[in-house]
Amino acid sequence: MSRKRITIYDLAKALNISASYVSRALNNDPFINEKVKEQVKAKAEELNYQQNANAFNLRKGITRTIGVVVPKINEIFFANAIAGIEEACSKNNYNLIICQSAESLKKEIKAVETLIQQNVDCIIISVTMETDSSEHLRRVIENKMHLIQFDRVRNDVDSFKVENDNLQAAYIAVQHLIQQGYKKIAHIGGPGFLKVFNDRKQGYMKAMQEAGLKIPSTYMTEGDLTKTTGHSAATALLSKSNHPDAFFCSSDNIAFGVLQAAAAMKIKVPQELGVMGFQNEPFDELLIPSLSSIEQNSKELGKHAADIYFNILASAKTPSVPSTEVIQCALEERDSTRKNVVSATAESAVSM
Amino acid sequence: MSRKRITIYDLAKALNISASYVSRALNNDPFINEKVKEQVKAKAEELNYQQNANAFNLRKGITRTIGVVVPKINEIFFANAIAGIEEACSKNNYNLIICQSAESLKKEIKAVETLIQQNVDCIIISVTMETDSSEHLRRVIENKMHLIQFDRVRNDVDSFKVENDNLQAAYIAVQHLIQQGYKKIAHIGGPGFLKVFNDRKQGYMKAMQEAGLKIPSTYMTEGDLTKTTGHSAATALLSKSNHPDAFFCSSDNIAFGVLQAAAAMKIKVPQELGVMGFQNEPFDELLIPSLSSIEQNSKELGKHAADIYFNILASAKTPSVPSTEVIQCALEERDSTRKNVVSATAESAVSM
DNA sequence: TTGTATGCGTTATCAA
DNA sequence: TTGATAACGCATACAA
Repeated sequence: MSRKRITIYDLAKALNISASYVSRALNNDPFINEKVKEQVKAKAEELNYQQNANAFNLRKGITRTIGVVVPKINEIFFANAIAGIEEACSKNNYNLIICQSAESLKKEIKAVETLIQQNVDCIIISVTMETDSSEHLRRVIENKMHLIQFDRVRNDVDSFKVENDNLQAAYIAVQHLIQQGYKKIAHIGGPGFLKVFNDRKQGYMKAMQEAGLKIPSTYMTEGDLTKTTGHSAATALLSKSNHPDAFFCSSDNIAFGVLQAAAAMKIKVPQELGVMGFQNEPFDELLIPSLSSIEQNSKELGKHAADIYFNILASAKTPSVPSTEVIQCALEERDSTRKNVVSATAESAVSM
Repeated sequence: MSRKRITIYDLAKALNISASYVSRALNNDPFINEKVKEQVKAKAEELNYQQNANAFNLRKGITRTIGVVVPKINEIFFANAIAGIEEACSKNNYNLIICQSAESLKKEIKAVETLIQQNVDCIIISVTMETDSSEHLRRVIENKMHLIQFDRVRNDVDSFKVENDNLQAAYIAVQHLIQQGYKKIAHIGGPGFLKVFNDRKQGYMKAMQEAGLKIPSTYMTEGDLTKTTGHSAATALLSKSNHPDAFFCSSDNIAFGVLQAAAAMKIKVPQELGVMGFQNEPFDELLIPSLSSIEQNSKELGKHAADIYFNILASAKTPSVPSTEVIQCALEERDSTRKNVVSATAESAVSM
């Protein structure tokens, strides 16, 4: 059962033509006899010929490898994004090197250096929260490699970018709350120095403004994305006289905290309080009331990022100008914002 | 800034020795001048020499690539396992090809075929729920490739295997419930035709038996791993006269369903009912009461699986005999099983 | 249209 | 100890 892979020489011998001609036939060289081409392809199929990637790459001086740098691979948002990248890569016969920065700028720089040394053809990256410099990203471009940023991007680097339309997503989310009849909507956001969270805030404000709704200064808070943040922010706001009748949160964990605070204060969701999260975590639909949220389509996001590279590759002639592409989010309407439809399940809200 | 990578020829020229000698020096050939070796290594460092993987692999006739086949990459258990595999690979300078079978045997077979064709050095796989044949796995071995199964394994294939000790984990879980003072413990399990779930059932039975506790026939049910399964099973059992005072569930989703059923029936957890899950999902600690569960250490599991291959590689001489390695699970004790310690948070149980 | 020869960067074989 | 050279499988410049 010893395994000897078929090469173009084997094909050549079997067909009584030269190896180089086989190579050309396989690569659809235009100056080639159509009939021979078909014969070659048929034979290749028959003998189960598989191109030797190492020889090909060595010859071409490329690696057919994409490097990915993300904060954490086992966070659902990034896991999905990687699933998308992976899909595009395997379709194009590309390899993947995955690096985790663990939210550390130092590790991120090291990962990028490694990938440069490994001579990957392209680097797809989502920077850490503490990335406040772009030196290492610029080095990628200086090395004639393709750089594609996604989700958390730095704008002081002239690269392709793929982002969610966070502003629009927030806008739609808040609009939904307004349509449901909520009027005093508060926002609990993420760290403001990150663009994604700032955009969500902007979307929130835009929707409120357009609807002619006031935003008391206390209605906009900021914090990390934890349940604790949501719990304490909601508890504080809900105990005031002019308390909100809905919360738009920048993460599902925050929203979860809000739900708990509401339950503790015997405030009924969604009847007396609407709660909207962000991220569409798997646990959203497990909660009662189930949590309305924003699906970020992160798999699409990853797939799209990788496809940008493959498109560049396909149209190698036209020197592509870095653009920013946008992946739309989608509203996942669930019970926590259904003010109008008081469902049976929602009645048993204060359970679990 | 054009990038020309340093080769061993550059090193040779810089040091006035031959390229082949450089190669040997870099590879720690024993018949080599120690001083020269050091010089070469120093120069390599200085010039930032990086071995060309394609040339190396082409010459060696290997790919330095491991193929991974899992049902779903964006399921936390597998995402973690892949994170572990990835870690081991990048440490050993190996590439990774990730394939998803999407729980379809047909896709799994196709993925394996692809990986065989790609000539990967090793395949690490966790089979789908519907994999009832091992032909394709045997083909891997026939092709002189290394096969390593993890988590869901098929025993009719003579390969290395890495598994959780599901029996022991279940045993510990149930023992914990017993220690807490629960006596009438029921088990809601997963599909019995899968070994992992059968093992958990065995562990449950062993613990009960050792403690001299009876298991009424109604106390053992089976189903898929969803919340619905848990909800309906618990509702049915809890409304009977001889109802259980604890549930050991084969998944956290099942346990979640049990918690909800209990809340709906105004049964207090953990005071009147203990609930133990399995999988240690991220949402466990978000619940109130937080859900006790079993951590499967899936990242370790993946890392270990990959390391098996690298160990084989290191000790190439001794033809390694396939073994089965075991990764222990860990009990994550939380509020849902703290019968003795009625904490303040647990008091507000029926919230969320 | 087709074939021959060369080189991509390594390692391994042979010779010195 | 060292060096020259072939070979891994492929794509391509050059010849025919």
